[in-house]
Amino acid sequence: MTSSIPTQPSSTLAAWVGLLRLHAGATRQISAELVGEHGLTLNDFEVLLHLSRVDGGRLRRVDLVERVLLTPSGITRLLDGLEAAGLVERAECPFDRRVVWAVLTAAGRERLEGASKSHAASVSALFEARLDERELGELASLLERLNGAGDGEDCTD
Amino acid sequence: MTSSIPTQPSSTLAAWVGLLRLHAGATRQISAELVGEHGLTLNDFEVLLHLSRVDGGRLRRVDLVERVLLTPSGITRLLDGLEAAGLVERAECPFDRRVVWAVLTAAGRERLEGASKSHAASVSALFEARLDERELGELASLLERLNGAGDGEDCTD
DNA sequence: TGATCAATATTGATTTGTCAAGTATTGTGT
DNA sequence: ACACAATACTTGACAAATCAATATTGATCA
Repeated sequence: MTSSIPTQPSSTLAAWVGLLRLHAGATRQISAELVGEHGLTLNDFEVLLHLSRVDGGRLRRVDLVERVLLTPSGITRLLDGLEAAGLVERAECPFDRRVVWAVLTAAGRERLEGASKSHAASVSALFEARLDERELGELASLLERLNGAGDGEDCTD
Repeated sequence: MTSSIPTQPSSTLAAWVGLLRLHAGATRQISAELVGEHGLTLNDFEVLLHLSRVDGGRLRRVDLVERVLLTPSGITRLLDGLEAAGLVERAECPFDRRVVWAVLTAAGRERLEGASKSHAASVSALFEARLDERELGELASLLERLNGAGDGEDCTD
C-alpha cells in the first residue's frame, strides 16, 4: 500500500460509488421482477409508459430517444421487440414521410396496466421499506437537481 | 387516455424514475470520459480500485463479484480483458486450488492512479456543480440507507 | 474411506445496447 | 430549380453482461 490512491475516497466519490451500487442492485432486483412476471424490460416498460401518456398513444422514434435515454438504434431495436410481441405497431406519418410512429396497441396498453401495478409496488417496497415520507421527498428533490441539466421540455409535437 | 394508468406517478415512482434517468445520463458521461482518456470501463476502474485497496493487491473472483455487483461470468470476462491489457495477473492460491487470484500489476496500479485523478475530477464536477456540501452528505446517507440491505462485511478471506 | 453436496471459476449461447455508416426525406439558400 | 445540409430512421459489426451448464476442488458425514 505505497500508492498515492486515497484509501478514504472523497465524499463525492463515495456518494457516486454508493449511487452506482444502489442503482445496480435495485435495478437488477426490480428489473428481474418485471421481466419474470410480465416479460418486460425496464426500458420496454418505460417506452410503453410514455406512449400511454401521450395523446393518440403514438410517438416518433426521436421523441422516445429523448424520453428513455437510449440511442436511436437502441430505440429501433427495442421497438422491434415490442412490435414482434404485438404491444406496439408501426404507422407512417402523413406529414413527414421520414418518421415512423410507434403506436401503442390495445394489447400493449393491457400489458402495461398489468405491469404498472406490480412495478409500482416493487418500487414502493424498495423505497418505503427504508425511507420515510420526508426522506423520500428529499431524495427525490436532490436527484432531480442532480439530474436537471439539459431537461425541462415536455412537448410532444 | 381512458386507461387506469396514473398520469401523475406516486412520489416514490417519481424518485425511482429520476434515479434511473440520473444514473443513465451521468454514468454515460462519466464512463465516456474514463473510456476515452484511459481506456477503462467503469467496472474496470472499480475492479482495479478494489484490488488497489486490499493487502497484497489480490482478490478472489468471488470477492470481486460481491464488491462490483457483477455475476461470476461477468467478472471472469472483465478480468480477461484486464489481463490482456497487462493490468492484472492470474495467480494460484496455495490453500485452495479452486480459486484464482486477480493480482494488480505495477502497470495496473499506474493506470489506476492516472485514471483516478480524472475520474474523481469528473465525479466532483458533476456533484459539486449542483449540490453543496450539506446536500451532498445528505444524499450520500440517503443512498447508503437505501442501498444497505445485505451489506456490511468487508473481510477478504 | 467414500459418497455426496457446496463453492469457485469458466465457457457457449443469448440479450441488450452502442457506434459508425448508410438510406430516405425534408428544409434552406442562391 | 438545384445543391447541400439537416433530420429520421435503420443496419452491420461489435461490446458488455447475463443465464445455464460444466469442470474442478473442497467440505461434511455416515
